[in-house]
Amino acid sequence: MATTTRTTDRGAAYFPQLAAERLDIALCRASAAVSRAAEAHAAGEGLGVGQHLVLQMLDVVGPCSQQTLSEELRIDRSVMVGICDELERAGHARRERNPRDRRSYAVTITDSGRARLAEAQASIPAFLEDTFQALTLDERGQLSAILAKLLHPGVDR
Amino acid sequence: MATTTRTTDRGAAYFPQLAAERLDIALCRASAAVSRAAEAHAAGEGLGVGQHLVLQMLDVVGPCSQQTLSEELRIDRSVMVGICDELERAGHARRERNPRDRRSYAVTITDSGRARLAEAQASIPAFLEDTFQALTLDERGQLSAILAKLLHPGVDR
DNA sequence: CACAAATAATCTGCTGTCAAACAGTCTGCG
DNA sequence: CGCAGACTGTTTGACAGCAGATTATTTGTG
Repeated sequence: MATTTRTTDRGAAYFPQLAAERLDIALCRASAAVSRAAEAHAAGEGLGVGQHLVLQMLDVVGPCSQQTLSEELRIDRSVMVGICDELERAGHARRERNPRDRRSYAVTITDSGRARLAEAQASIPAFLEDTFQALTLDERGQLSAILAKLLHPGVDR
Repeated sequence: MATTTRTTDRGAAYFPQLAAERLDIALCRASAAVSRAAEAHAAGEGLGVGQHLVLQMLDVVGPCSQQTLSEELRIDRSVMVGICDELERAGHARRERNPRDRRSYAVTITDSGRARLAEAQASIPAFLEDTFQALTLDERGQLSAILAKLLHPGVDR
């Protein structure tokens, strides 16, 4: 073996074959890579991915219960607790009891939260461009449409 | 609101909008759903996803070190330890020391492992069909190609 | 009103994943 | 040879995600 036998040389390269056969595995591995990139980006920004999503939703649709946030953002209730805790501690959101139903909170974004959100939002396009640079614009559109069908089956008709 | 205000009624439905804007989030959420389905399917088959992948790779490319398995299957080394432990305990694989390099094992599939693999393989097409039934064959091809580009950037030229 | 059932948020325990440290082995260089 | 550095497999600790139990509150029913 005089070849410069590096770990992932080429020659073996079993993974591409697997990814072609197992769409589920390819999807999970790609997602893991993207998720890591997103988390790293978020850490650099100082605002977790979940916190960012919550702030954005609060900004767009107004005060929400944690329940609603959980369901619409597909984040587990028990995880949402921690996210709201941190947002509140940072002063980006407030938990006010809903007077109509005191079981639930009305989570509300603050001015500080809006400012922080604007900051974080500004860096998203570059992040997406960087993460999906391997794809053409057309392919990104295809991917978006396909994922939408996977996520909301039956919405298209 | 006399409407039967179910939790995810429609009307709010913020998630689709988010998924359209944030390709990364859409990818992660879809992957989580698929991953859960795969894990559930594997549990029903009695052979974990990781174990299945390892058996398949051993069958296709022959005995491998855990390191090679880890790299090619994109499974962390420390996770691979447990997978090989279970395969060995079930008699589906053996760990033999590589006499040329006693740091590494040569993990080898057994006849029992080959039989188990054949069984598990048989159920995969139906699982994939079920999981991706929301997509046309054409879309599945597009998705596969797009994921390949995301996973192996720069291979296409 | 009294009480059973449902709901929102929270807490707890379990599982799976990853990073970092560790022990044993090989390789290359003096 | 002798030793520094790299590599393989393993263990440990930290952390996210999820299921189930818990508490406080609301709603419906007699």
